[in-house]
Amino acid sequence: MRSIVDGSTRSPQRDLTTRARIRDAAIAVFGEQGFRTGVRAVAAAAGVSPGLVIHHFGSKDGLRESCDAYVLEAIRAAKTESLTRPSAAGLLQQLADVEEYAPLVAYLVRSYQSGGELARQLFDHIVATTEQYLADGVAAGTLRPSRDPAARARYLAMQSLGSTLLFLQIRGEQDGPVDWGRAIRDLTDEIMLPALELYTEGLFTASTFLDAVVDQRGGGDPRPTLQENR
Amino acid sequence: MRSIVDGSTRSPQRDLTTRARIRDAAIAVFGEQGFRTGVRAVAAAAGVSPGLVIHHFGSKDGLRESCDAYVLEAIRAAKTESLTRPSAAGLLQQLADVEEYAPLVAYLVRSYQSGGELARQLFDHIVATTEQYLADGVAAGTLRPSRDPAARARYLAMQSLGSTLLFLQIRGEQDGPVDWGRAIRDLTDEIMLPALELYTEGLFTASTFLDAVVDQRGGGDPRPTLQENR
DNA sequence: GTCTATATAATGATAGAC
DNA sequence: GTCTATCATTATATAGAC
Repeated sequence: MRSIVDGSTRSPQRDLTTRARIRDAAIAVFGEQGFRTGVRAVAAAAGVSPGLVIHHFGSKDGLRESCDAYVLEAIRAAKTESLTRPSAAGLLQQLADVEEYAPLVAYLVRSYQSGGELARQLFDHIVATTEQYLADGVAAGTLRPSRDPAARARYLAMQSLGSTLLFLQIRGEQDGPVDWGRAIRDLTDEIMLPALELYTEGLFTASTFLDAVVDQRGGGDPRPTLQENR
Repeated sequence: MRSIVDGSTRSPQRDLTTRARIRDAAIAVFGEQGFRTGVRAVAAAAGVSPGLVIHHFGSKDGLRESCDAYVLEAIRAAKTESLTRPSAAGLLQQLADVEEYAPLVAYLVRSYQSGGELARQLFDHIVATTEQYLADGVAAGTLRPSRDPAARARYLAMQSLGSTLLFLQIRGEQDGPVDWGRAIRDLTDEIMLPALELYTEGLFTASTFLDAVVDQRGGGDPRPTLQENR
C-alpha cells in the first residue's frame, strides 16, 4: 500500500525511510504526550538526532503538517463499511482496531484539542459520509426522510463526532496510557440503548415544537435554499 | 453579586481588587490567544508587572486554576431557565449574551481544547441538569420515558456539549476575533430543524434495532454495571 | 544524510528594592 | 503590594563537520 504522504512504501516489514520513521515516531509521541513535547523527544523516539528532524521537515510545524496529512489520509482510506452506520465512533473504531493505526487515534484526539485544520477536515469528511449514508437509508426505506437532508446530515455528524471526541478527551485525562480501542468500545456500549431509543422513538410525545418551526418556515415547504427534497 | 472565587465584589463600577483584575485579564488573554501565551501578555493586559502575577497566584498553573474555578462558578450561577431546554448551547448562550461574561465562552473553548478538569466538571454539571430536565419532562408527559434515564441523560448531554464545543472550536479557527454570542445563535439556527425532527419523529422507520438490543439486555431491565465513568 | 555543537529567543519563576 | 532586574530552563532552529 502506497503512502500518499511521502511516497514511502508501507509493508509488514519495517523498511520505512528515515523520514517516515520520524513521522511515525512523531505521531506516537505527540499522541501520548501532546504537542508541547519538543523535537528532542521525537528524535529520541525515532533514534535520530534533533537536527535531523528539522532537516527533513523544515520546522516543527512542518513536521506536524506531515503528521496531520498522514492521519487524514489514513482516515480517508479506512472507508466505513456499508453495513454499519458511519458514526464517528465506528470510523475511529476501525482505526483503533488495526494495530498499525492505533496510535493515530491518540494523535487525532490531541490534534483536535490543539485546533488546526485536521479537526475541520475530519468533520467535513464525516458530514459527506453521513449524508450519503442517510440518502441510501431513505431510498431503501429504513430511514425517515428529512425536510432538509443536508442540514440533518451536518447535524448528526456534528453530534456524532463532537460527542465521540468529548468522550475520548475526558477518558484520556486519566494518567497512564489509554487503550483507545477499548475506550471506543466502551463508548459504543454506553450510548447503544439511548441512541437506539432516540432514533427509534424520538424524545417528544407531541409534535408541537416541530410543527411550530415548520409553520414558521413556510407551511411545510422547505426553505428556498434547499436543493434536495424528499 | 459576590464572586465566590476570591471574595471580591462585582459591580458595574470597576472596583475590583488587583488580583481579580489580573484574573479577568488572564481569562480574556487566554481566551483570545490560548494558553501558550505567557505571563507577560497577561500582565500587560492587566496593566501590572509580570512578577506581580506570580506573586498573587504562585505560578502560571495557579493562575489557570483560579481562572477555571471562576469560570465554572459563573456557569453554575447561570442557572438554565426552566422554560427552555438545558442544552449546552442554551447554557453558553446565556453566558455569551451577558456582556460581562462573554469572554468566559472563549476561555471555556480554549480550556476544553487544552484538557484539564474544567471540561470534565462542565460535563458533569450538564449531565445533572439534563437528567433533572428529562425527569421533569417525563413526569409532565411531554417527554417519552426511557428504559435507562441516567444513560439517556448522559448520552444527550454528551451529544449536546460535544457538538457545541466542536462547532465553536471550528468556528474559532477563523482568524480575527469571534463573536461567540453570534456563533451560538448560528448554531441554534442551524440545528433547530433537524434536532426537532429527530426528537419528534426519530430516524428509523422500524424498531428492529432497538428491539434486538432490548431483548439482548433482558426485557427492559437496565444492566447492572452502568456506572459513572471515572 | 546524519551528526554535534551552538545560536537565539522565549518561557516560568526568583530576589530584593521601594 | 508592586516594581525592576535577573536567573535558569527550555524551545526551535542553524552551522558546519563527517
